[in-house]
Amino acid sequence: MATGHTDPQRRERILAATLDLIAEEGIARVSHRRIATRAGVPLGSMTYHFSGMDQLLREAFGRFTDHIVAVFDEHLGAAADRDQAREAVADLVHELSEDSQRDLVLTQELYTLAARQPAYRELTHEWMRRSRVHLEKHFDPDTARQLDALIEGLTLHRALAREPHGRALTLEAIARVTATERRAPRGSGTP
Amino acid sequence: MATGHTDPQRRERILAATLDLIAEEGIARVSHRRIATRAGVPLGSMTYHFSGMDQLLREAFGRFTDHIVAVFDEHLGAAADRDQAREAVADLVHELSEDSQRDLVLTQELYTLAARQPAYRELTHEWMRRSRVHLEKHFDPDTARQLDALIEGLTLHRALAREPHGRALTLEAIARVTATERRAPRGSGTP
DNA sequence: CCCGGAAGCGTACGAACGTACACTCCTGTC
DNA sequence: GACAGGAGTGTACGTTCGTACGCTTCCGGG
Repeated sequence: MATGHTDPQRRERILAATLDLIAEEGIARVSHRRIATRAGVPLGSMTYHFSGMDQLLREAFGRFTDHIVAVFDEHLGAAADRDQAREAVADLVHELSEDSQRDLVLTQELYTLAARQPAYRELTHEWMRRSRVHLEKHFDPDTARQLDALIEGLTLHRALAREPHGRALTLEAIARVTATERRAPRGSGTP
Repeated sequence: MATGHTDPQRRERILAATLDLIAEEGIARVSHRRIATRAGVPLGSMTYHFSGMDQLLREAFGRFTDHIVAVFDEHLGAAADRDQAREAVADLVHELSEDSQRDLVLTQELYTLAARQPAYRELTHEWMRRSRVHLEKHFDPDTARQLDALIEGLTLHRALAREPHGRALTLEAIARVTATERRAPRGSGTP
């Protein structure tokens, strides 16, 4: 066809289709052709807009982390005090492990890439950094770090468990990790 | 060649080569041919020993979970009391997140498959079940479950973090989650 | 000694892949 | 109104893939 001039939506549609396809079929089954078909763009557009599969994947996962970080913002940003923060964290765990199969799968795919290729780790670093910023509004840095890891583990185990644990257990784990009162109250960490 | 009769090592070599290849290059890059080359077996052996890629992958990851469960056994089996169990858990987290890039990568690949295909979840279920059995020797079931999730999160975050946290932080998180003294003493478990 | 059948292999085929590149179409300029 | 050049596309090429299947090799029973 050769529609004539620049169409910035093409690029977005390709990236969205890439994430959809990865979520549904896995990285092993993505190909330029399949993405093109799903996005409704000609094959030639793939190499025109992206230098190769790698760049495409990195950019697609960049969009994804933007989205996930937004989910974190949404949940944790509104919390006014520690208790609200704890509730917000529990909500987050349950939303991520329940509602959205999609986000869970994409998260795993990203971690898999990050575990092997440092280039993808920049995305996960930024994600972790952003989520810790939220948590540090309510907890000391060490606690935030532990809580961040706990969120990860609870989400994953809940999503994969045969009988997912209930909210009470999630909240108890969060309460335990954030029960710093008996410990050093001040400073940047755990003395 | 057609060596004549049954050779049970072939199968094992293929499975081992499959895991090696996945660890090094990712599921996206595995193929019958590549595995065959790496295992030093002819291409025909692939379809002879395994009905298809799916069966091959499932069996290979079965071997992997056997291995990982053995690592858990090794660390947690020897612990005699709660404090030793806490130390053992910390050792486990640090070994998994440090020494073996391979185990980390394979774990992620398995979780990725499990997140999408229930068939692979049986492997992760068994893994979680076995690790909880160990933990429940020292902690009540709820705590064991929380601790199991914490192990997961700490391991992953430590492996992917720009600046991995130290052992002290790992131990503190473990201590916090297992600090059950102040809570309900009864149930199936907390001595 | 021989021969039936199980165990295992080599190869060939069609489908799908990534990529390069000649090409068409539009738009802004004069 | 023509034309330069950038934007976007269609297609063709060489590679790699999974799988099917006819073939070879050897073992054990007769």
